[in-house]
Amino acid sequence: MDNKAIQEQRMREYFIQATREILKGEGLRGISVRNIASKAGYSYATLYNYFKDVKELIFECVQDFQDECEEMVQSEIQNTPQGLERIKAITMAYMKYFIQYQGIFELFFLEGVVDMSGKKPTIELIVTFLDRLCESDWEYCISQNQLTKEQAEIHKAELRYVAPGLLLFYLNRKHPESYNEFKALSERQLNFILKN
Amino acid sequence: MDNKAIQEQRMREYFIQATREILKGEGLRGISVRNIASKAGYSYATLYNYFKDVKELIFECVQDFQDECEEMVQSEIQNTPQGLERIKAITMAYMKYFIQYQGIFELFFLEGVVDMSGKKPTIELIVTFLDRLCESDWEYCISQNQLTKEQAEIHKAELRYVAPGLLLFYLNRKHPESYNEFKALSERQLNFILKN
DNA sequence: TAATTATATTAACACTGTTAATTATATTGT
DNA sequence: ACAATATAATTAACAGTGTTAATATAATTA
Repeated sequence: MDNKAIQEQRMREYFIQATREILKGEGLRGISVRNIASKAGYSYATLYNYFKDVKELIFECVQDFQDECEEMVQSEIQNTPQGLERIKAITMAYMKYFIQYQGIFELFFLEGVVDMSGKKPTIELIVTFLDRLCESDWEYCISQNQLTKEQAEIHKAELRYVAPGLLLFYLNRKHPESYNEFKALSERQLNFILKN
Repeated sequence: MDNKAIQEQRMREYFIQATREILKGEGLRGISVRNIASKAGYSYATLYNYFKDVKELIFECVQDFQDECEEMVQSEIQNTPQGLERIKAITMAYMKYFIQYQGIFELFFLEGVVDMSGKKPTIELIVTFLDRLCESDWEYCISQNQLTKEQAEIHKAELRYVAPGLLLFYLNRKHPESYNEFKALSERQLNFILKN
């Protein structure tokens, strides 16, 4: 009954933890059912007693990685003044996290989902992540009459799509070639978006 | 000698043609070495006499798909006046093409490349594609003093990253849910970018 | 026509995710 | 405490994947 639920959650956690480690290390390409199970200390078939398939398992990691990313963002924007400047800093730190852990970028944005059943909340988590990170600052801008609600909505969306776009080209197509170029390019584009 | 080169190119074309058909139909998920070879009328191992691996083969299709996409774009912007408005129309048609052929979007932007050796020109083709589609219109805007060269560069980049970003969320994360919403959202964002 | 070269094919390897059958463990009733 | 039952973990198997080596077939040359 309750014991069973506790034990089941513990087992799930073993597999999730193993998956997290692989994703942070070798990335999505390093993931395999046998790989995960071995790291968790169980046979590969045991995994299917706790997850319906391997995709359900890896999407379980999203929340944890978002927490970790948010931590990194917070530590990087310590002394940045509220408002547009901080939105820029948050977005830069957000992208920096995914560059550090390319596998997590792949999980968040590239990994395909065939049947969305049950994964909708996780997808929503991913889609709204940057919005949530910047939420208080957008509200600040609106309260200071720097932006109308409608303008803020457009700016918000612009960041939401530009950031993964930039990451997609840099991580997946090596364009631009160096991190410094990427950083300069990103700052240029963010300045453009937030200047209006 | 020369005959040999002709025959070799013919063989390559058989495999490329088969790959194109699969990509347009079932998409990237339908691709497999045995699948391609069967469609081409050869055994799977024969493929390796003409391509070093399957990734080299599928990247050979990029140029053809770009030609096809450009054709579709041209036919959709017939009566659109030169300049910013046409840039918007081109970008919308560009996105429409990838929505029609999701597998080609995956090939262009999502498909991973481990060793870039030899694929650099293809990657460059992909990265600069939208820029090239809009090139004459950007030049028109500059010649009309609507934009400086530097401003045009920023706008160009903005489109370059926003379009795949929008497609990534829509095709890979079903966000927004309907095509009409996607279209409205895209137009909103494109208007924002090109209004400044 | 015979020997040689080039090309295509099959067999095999090491993987992948997933399911069914089997074994081991834990829980229950007596 | 022991036997019967339910639960959970394991191995075996299946149908795939990309790729390479060995083999068979076709074409070319002497």
